[in-house]
Amino acid sequence: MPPEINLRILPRTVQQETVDKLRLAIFSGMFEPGSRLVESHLCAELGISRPSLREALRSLQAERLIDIVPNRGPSIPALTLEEMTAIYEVRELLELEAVGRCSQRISKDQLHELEKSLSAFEEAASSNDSLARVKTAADFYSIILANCGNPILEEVHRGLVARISFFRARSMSLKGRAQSSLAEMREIFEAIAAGDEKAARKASKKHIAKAKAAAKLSMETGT
Amino acid sequence: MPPEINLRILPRTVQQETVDKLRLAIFSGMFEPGSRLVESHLCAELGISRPSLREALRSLQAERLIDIVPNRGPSIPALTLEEMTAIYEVRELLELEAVGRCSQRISKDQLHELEKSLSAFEEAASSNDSLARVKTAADFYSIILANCGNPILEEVHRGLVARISFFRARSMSLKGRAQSSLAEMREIFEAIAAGDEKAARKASKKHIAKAKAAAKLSMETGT
DNA sequence: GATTGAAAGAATGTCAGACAATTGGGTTGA
DNA sequence: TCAACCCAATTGTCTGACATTCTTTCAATC
Repeated sequence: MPPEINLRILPRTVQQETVDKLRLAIFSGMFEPGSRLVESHLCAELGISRPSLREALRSLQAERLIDIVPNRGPSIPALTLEEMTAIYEVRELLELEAVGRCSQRISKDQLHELEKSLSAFEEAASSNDSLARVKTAADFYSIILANCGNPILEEVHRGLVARISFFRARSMSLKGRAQSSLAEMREIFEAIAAGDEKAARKASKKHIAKAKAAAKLSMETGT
Repeated sequence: MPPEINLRILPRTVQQETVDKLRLAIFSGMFEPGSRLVESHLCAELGISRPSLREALRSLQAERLIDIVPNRGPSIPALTLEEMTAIYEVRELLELEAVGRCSQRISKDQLHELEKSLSAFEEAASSNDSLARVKTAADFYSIILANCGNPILEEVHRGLVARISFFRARSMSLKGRAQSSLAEMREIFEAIAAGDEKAARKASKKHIAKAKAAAKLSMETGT
């Protein structure tokens, strides 16, 4: 069965672009957790009308990337430690499954892509470009999730990771954490390449545990 | 640490109510999968303006309860068998975890609530009110998920189940399926009451497998 | 001095109306 | 029969407006 190719060229709407822009801004830590997003300011900044902006904000609210309190408007959620822990727990559940499946079904071609993305992260980890680190690390996981054979698993995982992007970005800005991540990711890659499901899950579990600890630390120290 | 009680009374906005109404309408199968939702009609029906409606639609889109194709507008997703299967797989992953955790940590009080909801479902299963069946079954799971100790797990699970509500409603309308569900749910309850995590997970797995088969059947036959 | 109360300013929730762009379907013509 | 074309319906987006609700400031009171 050949993969279905969507020939329809979906016109991108202002609303979609707005959502993407805001999401990216949130990911890159442009807004402080807890800070409010004033609609009129965002409208001016993005050059769109308030109705359009509000549509975009509703999308982000449903993704849990922003809070909207009636009569107080949108703001960046300030995750509690409990919430963060809960997210990491579910992420682990999903990610172990995804990595395990991926190890059993990934194609040679995609495996090569995965290797390339690991190299890209390796380079970023040595550089000072912390945004590049976050991006390349995300690519690595994207490929794994895209090859787990379950698009829903992929989608839910992406949604969860998005919600903790703030702390991931912070911890990734520490060179030590990036280097440590690199070793863990390589271990995951090796296990996947060897088709060793058990090892892949184990390596992944270790990676998440460390990432969680790093995020927690960065949360507590506020660095 | 006492549980935080939110004293702030959140005013309900039109937008929230609109989302709730539409969500409920979708759950109860009021719209045929694939059918389009014309904005002007919905506005008239709901008695609200188009901007407000569109905000609500964006929320539902982000929840994956409706599709919105640019320039064609919103419509009810027609799930493919592959998507449904993928959803059930992830649901199983989450639900087994939730049931297992619940069996270890639920309080006597909540256990009693769970028993009550099981009784309510038992009554509904014998009646002809298929909507009541869906509702009471959902209550049963709500209690389990609320007692798994991880609100994110609960949230993600709810989102997934919402997306297959259409087929669940259809299969629940068959009295045979309801009775079978009852037996499976009782088994889950007994395992939880006994604090037997392994048995709880096993019973839950069986239940999901059957529910999935029923949903698949109802999808294929279109009944 | 601290607390309460009131008033002004800012921001949100919602609406009405409008217009260009796109889609889908039916009609015409070859 | 099939292709091109046109039109009604629908969506995407904007402007502008107004009532409601929050926030803050400032004064008055205890």
